[in-house]
Amino acid sequence: MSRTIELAEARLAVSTVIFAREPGVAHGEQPVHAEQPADRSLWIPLVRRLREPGEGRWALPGGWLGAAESLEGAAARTLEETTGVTPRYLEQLYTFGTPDRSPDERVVSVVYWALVRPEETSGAIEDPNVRWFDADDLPELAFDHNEIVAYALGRLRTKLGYSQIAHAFLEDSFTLAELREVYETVLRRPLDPANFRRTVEASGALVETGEVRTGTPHRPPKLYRAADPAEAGIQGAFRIPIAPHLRRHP
Amino acid sequence: MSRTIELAEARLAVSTVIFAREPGVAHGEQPVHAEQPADRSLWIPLVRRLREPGEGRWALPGGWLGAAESLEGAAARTLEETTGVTPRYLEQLYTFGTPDRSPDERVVSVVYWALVRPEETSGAIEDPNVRWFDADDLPELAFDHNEIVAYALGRLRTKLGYSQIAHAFLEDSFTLAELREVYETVLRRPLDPANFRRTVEASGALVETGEVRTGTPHRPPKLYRAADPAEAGIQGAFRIPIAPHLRRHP
DNA sequence: GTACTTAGAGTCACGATGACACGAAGGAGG
DNA sequence: CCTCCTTCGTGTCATCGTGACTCTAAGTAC
Repeated sequence: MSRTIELAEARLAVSTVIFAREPGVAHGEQPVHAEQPADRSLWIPLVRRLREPGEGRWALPGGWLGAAESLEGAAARTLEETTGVTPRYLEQLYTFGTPDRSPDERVVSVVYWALVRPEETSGAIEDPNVRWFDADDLPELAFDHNEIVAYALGRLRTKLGYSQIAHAFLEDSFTLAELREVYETVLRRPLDPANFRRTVEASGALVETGEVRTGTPHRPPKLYRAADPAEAGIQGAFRIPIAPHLRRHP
Repeated sequence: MSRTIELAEARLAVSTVIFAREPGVAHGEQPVHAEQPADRSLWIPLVRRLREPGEGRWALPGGWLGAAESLEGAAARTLEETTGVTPRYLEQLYTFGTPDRSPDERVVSVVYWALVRPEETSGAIEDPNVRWFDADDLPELAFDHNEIVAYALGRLRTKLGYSQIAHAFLEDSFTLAELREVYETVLRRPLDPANFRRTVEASGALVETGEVRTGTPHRPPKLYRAADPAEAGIQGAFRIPIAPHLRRHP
């Protein structure tokens, strides 16, 4: 029962997969409405590795765990240091610890995933070694980071369907069309505006601000904000199926 | 951007929350059918700590990560060494790394959760320092292990609703009543046998073995086995709501 | 045989949701 | 000012999933 096991001398790293919607074409304070919403895709920032192993390759932002900080604190810190963005949503994703995932020494990586608003990305660090990529069209990354991003993408798409994290992509107040566009971008399928409205309104997850967005060339849409989670309560759950047509009969 | 951070000298531990259904009253090779199915509850094995910190307290089975093994391998090994059971299902749960969760040194714990069949628990280690507890009625455990078990319980209940993990509690072939009893035990609510049958059969997640279970005092039920996941495909998904009455209107 | 229990099929009502129609409310251009 | 265009927002209809319930089938116990 008690063989002698040589203990692992592992270093603890923390990395984060950061998601944002691709910012609109022209960048202004007011959203540009001429754009094609469904064409915007998911973006993630990557940093170029300046040292071996994997020098020159793109990798997830991250760093080593500090002595006095929590795992989540380390994720928030390294994320801010390398990319300059502050996440509105940060959650642990998975811990990767296969013995051979880094060539020289053993590294166990606790990976987080984060959602940021596209506006924040404009204030991000301008650096040739930091670049935003389309999450569905990545180059070959360092280590096992391609697998990690794929896993994070699946989690994002799944969780969007049964939680309120879509708000983390948006400003405090937003229109239903903007919220729907977030779902369309992440789920990569169009949603019926009328049915989307009905589902979301029935959930009680949103409250009207009483204001409308002006300056549009058409009928001014009402603005909403996320309801207080306590206020939304049990009712705050609604489901936007990821791919309903896959459930059809064969 | 680059403050100097003192790196953490953390030890990497792996622990596992093991779930099984409480075995039937009389222990025989053939299941005893006189029992009250809904009365059976979820059991988890805990080990008594023989050293400080937390000496004397009950804790999750676990140990240190070995140099050559994967995280999942370490979970399976330490689980087998301490409790003697071999899991049919093993999945990473969460990584806990708050700086103060262990008093003396910093410990980061990668926690897994496992499902085992009750039959396997009878071949488990007989040891006064290993005891099975009702998952909903635990004593005060060492470290933050109470929180960890609570988190694992939530994950089990959620995941049971949209996946096929219930099979991991059962033999290779089983009746629909046995499968339903697993759901009833985990979700802690009775399910309508007719509706349960309809939902599960429509999902294509099960196939009939062509045999029936004999020796019951009543009509012999058909035996089923889990469909090949590839065979079940997309159709293999069905939902058993955790608590449908919570979704009712206020 | 009769009584009893569980297995398994069938029926009904209601709510959720996809598809779609249509009026409402603004700006653009004449 | 008037017409046309676009999106916003409301409403309707059909279908499907699901909870509640009924009824027959098939065995054992007495």
